[in-house]
Amino acid sequence: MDLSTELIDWYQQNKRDLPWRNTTDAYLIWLSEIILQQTRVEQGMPYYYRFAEKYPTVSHFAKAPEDDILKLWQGLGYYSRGRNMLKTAQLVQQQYNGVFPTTYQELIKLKGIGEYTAAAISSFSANEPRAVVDGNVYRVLARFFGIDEPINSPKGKKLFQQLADEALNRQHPALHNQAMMEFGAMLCKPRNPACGICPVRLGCVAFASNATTALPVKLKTVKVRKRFFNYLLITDGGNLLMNKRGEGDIWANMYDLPLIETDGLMEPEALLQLPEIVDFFGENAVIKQKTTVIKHILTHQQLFIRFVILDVAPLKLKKNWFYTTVRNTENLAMPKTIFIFIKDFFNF
DNA sequence: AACCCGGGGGC
DNA sequence: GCCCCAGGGTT
Repeated sequence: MDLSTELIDWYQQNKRDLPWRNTTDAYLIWLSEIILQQTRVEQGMPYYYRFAEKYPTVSHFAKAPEDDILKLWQGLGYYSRGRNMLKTAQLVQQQYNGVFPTTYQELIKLKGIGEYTAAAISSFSANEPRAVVDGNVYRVLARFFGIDEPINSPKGKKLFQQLADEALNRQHPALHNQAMMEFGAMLCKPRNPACGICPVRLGCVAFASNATTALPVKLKTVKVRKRFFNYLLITDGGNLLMNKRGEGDIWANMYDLPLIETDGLMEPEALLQLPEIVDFFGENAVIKQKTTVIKHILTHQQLFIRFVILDVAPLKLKKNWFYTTVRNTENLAMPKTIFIFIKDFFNF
């Protein structure tokens, strides 16, 4: 038996009884599909009941004030879904005389309906042979066929849509799509998949190679964190206030200057007003000099560094702060940017 | 192609 | 803290 047949068998024995599975009303299916976008079934369920009761047809929905829709949507997140639904309901009411479309070609034109949702509605309401590709389907296909192409690359998306199309049971599109997703949600889960009771484990490439945890592959956009470092330089000419960095951050256990990290770019004058600064330096700290902001690029972080030369001695020392002679800074392991600044400042 | 949108749950 | 959830729209 092929994958689809096996999964449909599994589905018919193990499926959850979900309200939107007991109808072919395209409007109600649309309602459920929009609610369930990026939303767990358990979270979306009460919203589905409330919407279906208050707006039993698309005509009822189309007449609703946007405030009412958003109020009912409250707590579900991604609120543009609610706004798009109203636009779509109004369009369906006017252009389609209140009859919700069931063909992929018509559905895909509507606000808030993309490839997945168009495939879902058309297959569930009219058995149009369109393969859905959602998070579950990506996972099931990637594991079963052992595909390590990233699911969120353009190439990967195309590949998985092709695989899904090939795997589609064209005699039973609705059943097939439901089965694929339910299987992914209940058994072939992201973590701790129940391979022990999986009906298709013998045909599963990932199971055979013990690679289920590694699939699917997802490109994680190496998101670069922006950080704002305000370094304080405090010296009497011979001695310099330094800081020894701790664990768990860049430059661990190395040395730098007393650091005030802020959430955004902050002018030194404003910096001195921060309660934490006042606590250490009093209210009479004078800015003797300040540098421009230096951009320091690391792999995962962009540091915006500014040095502020203060004409004040701290009232007390923070943990890890200590004085050393300017000469001795040459013996301390420091980030290059810091060391260069100190070297230039003291002209050695 | 990158970014934004959100609350909730699992680990 | 990070990942993921029945994704889609905008730039």
